[in-house]
Amino acid sequence: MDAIHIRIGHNLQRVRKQRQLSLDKVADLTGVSKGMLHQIERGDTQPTVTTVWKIATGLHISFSALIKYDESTIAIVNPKEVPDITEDNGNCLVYLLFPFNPQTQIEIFTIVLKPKGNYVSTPHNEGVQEYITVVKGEFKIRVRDDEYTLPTGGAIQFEGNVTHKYMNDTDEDVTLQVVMHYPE
Amino acid sequence: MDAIHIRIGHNLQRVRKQRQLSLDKVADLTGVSKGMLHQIERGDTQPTVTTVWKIATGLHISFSALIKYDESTIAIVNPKEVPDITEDNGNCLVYLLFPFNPQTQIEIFTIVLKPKGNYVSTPHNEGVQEYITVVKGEFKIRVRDDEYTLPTGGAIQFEGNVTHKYMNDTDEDVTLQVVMHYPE
DNA sequence: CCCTTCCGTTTAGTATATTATACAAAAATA
DNA sequence: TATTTTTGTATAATATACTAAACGGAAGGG
Repeated sequence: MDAIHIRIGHNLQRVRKQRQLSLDKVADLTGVSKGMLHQIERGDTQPTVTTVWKIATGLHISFSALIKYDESTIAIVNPKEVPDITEDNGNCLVYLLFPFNPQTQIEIFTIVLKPKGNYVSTPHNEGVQEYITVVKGEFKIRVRDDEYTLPTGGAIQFEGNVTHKYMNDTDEDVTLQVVMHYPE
Repeated sequence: MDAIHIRIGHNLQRVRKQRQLSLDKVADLTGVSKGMLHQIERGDTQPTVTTVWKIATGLHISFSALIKYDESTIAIVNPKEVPDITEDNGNCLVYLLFPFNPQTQIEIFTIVLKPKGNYVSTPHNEGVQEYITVVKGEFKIRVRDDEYTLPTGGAIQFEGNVTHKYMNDTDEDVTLQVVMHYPE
């Protein structure tokens, strides 16, 4: 996914071309200088929110229409390049596949629990949904005061605003696929 | 309605207070400096889209959540202060009550047609909906090739992407209430 | 009490967003 | 063809977003 100012540039140019408007005309409609519009379209600058707002207003389009990106574009993640965060002294590895995206409100990562590895999560905010799929191994989880044991292929979903603990009581690695969905 | 950077400031501070986070903590989460966050909350600055994006990402909230404004706030329009645009040599007066708002995608204005006044509108873009209510007088309108005559209290709705003409064939003023809704 | 830590605020320096002006090529007009 | 407009681009000057650092006050902790 492109950076936000790149998307804005593309969206702006697309709308402008669609309506067959010149930079001068758009400058006139929006009150943003022609030069600035040019730089925004080229992605040479990171416009101010007020500038983007003026463009949205002048062109009669929503803010979202300017910051949205084409869903059909494909994001490929190379396993080698995924940043990993270590917890519990190396007994819990977290690979952030897709960092939180304000567009979709979703965040996806893989967790590897080494034998006897633990991970305690502090409660998230109200309305956060957590979806866990066990990719490999036998997974034990405690949500609030209840414990569940899930085999490979098992899955669990719960509201994340309560303390929960991931556990691996076995002698083999446990791999999890975690999807977080944030409200609003 | 407040300017966008003011709303962002309020929304940011509200979320931060709700979650009981310090500026330092938010700076840590978002990668935006503490000083900048402070200025944004106070409305002293107009942040860059990338900065706002970083905040949305770090706090796991949507962009819209940051730019939205409390609907319960009231906007009062003083008739004396409404800007008016004159068309057709003063025979058509347009009063923009609520300029286009990217949030609601709506625009509202009042039109006064003097006796024998005309107003020809060039087609808008695809999907634009136009809602007209006749507040006073007898109103004639041509949409594409059809003509309609509406009495006081009458109303009409049509897709604005076609040429249409407002007419006042009477000897009295005609007052219209026009709501434009833009798609997306 | 002093010392530390954490909080919001301020400030000074720098990076850069934005504008106004100028430019060259293309399109239109005559 | 010569002339004028219109197009996107480039540049220089200015306004301002952003950071890092320091500040003073409040809240513990010994």
